[in-house]
Amino acid sequence: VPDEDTEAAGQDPAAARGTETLVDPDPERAAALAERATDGAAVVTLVGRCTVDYEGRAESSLAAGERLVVCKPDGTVLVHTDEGHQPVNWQPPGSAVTVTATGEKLRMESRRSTPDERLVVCFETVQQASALALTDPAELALDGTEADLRERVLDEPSLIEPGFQPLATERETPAGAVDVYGEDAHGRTVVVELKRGRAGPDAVGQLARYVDALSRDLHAATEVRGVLVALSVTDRARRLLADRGLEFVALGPP
Amino acid sequence: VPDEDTEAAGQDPAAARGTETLVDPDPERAAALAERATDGAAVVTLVGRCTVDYEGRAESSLAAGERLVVCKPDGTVLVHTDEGHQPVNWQPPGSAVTVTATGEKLRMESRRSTPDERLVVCFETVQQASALALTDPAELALDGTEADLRERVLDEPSLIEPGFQPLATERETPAGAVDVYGEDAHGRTVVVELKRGRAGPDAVGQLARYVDALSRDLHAATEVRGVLVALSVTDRARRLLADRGLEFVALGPP
DNA sequence: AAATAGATTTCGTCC
DNA sequence: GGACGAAGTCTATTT
Repeated sequence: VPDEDTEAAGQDPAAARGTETLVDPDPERAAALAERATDGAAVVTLVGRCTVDYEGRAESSLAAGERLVVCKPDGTVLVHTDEGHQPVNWQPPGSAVTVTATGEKLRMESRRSTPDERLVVCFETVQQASALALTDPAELALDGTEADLRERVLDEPSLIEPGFQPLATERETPAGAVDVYGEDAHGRTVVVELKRGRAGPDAVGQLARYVDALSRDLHAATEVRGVLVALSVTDRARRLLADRGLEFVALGPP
Repeated sequence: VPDEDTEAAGQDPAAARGTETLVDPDPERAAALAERATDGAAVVTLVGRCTVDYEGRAESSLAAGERLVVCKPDGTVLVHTDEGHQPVNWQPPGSAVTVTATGEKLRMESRRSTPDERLVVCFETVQQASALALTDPAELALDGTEADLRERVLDEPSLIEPGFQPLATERETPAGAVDVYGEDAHGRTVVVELKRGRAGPDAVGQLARYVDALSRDLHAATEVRGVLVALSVTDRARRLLADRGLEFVALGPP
């Protein structure tokens, strides 16, 4: 039987970068390569037929099938099938991974605490194993978030209404922190809840909670206005706003 | 210069399964291999130094760095760095991917509509490209969900309180669907909101919305009770429940 | 370590 | 296709 492994070695530029790929490796070699993820040196990908079991906040089991497993140096584990954005099973960063070769199989176990959770991936076969040394100095620049919408409102408060004056952001109330807290032209307290996209009933509930909490805090004497600021609202949310005497202003991130 | 590509071919068992891996491929060969994902035949992984730009619900850009890109036959695209559970950029299932080799670079573009979104990944170098034919007949079996908690309550309504009688699940109200709707021993309407874990202020807001909506619907004559059923509650949530005259029952999934 | 709310949330389900 | 709420949500921020 010829050696089916295809391993980067010697003067191979891939190996020089720290990248290494094995095709149809036996469990021992795959386990040795997977160590590079636990060492914190590389992202390891394993492709093969495996079962997956999870126990922790919930419980799950997944019968044998071919999947792509990604192990990152930070402890992240992702099990991806050929469908869907979400991994079918996973473990978040900070988890501790151990990989062991037991006979013809490769067993990967990941544990974490608070909450106690365990993920076990058991490979019947490994079609491919790679260790990828990834260097990535860049950080994502993201625009169009709720924070950007808040900046827009603070820069130009009249977008809410003429005479609106922001007094604080993230102002604490017994019900949580208010996005923007301020006063209208008549000196009435205004609570602003921001949503970057289309707002639904949950956003109205949040705004109502803050308005109720502030009304109690500031005594029943002063009226507290509540304004939902979002790109748009659903019909039901609009109705709930009306029922509660709350207001809506259509406005999106810059 | 020797051919650095390591390609499964001929009687290689990996190739027989439809799996193919290229090391340091030129853009043309990488693009040809990536076609297999757009054909709907394979999960394609690309490893290399790339920039990523996104435009749609928001906007983002990511300077050059080494990353792992996964393209699935269903149109999913994931861009993973060496850190974190979440991809740094992505496109959900249903997106249309095109891969083109332009000079020394490899360009991948993914588009979708409703909402209109575009993701562009531009590779300066490709360290590795794989096409993985994954066969996965299995479905995930998951326990400990909110649905399991609902079953538990319906099987044994006295867990809520002696005399509680469930009348409907997902009962519609103007504020949304109530998890469990029923009556107590005195014939009073009871709204039950279920949470599989620890409940926070949002859960109280949801319950309050449903209680308010039902109180209006059933006229002010009848009192409507609201019960939050969860493994536990946060302090603030407990206070908000008390303020609203709502109740809490500690109960988790079976 | 816990709590709170955002997210390009994604995902299922129902209308 | 939109709306609504769950999720083993994850992630950042603050206490």
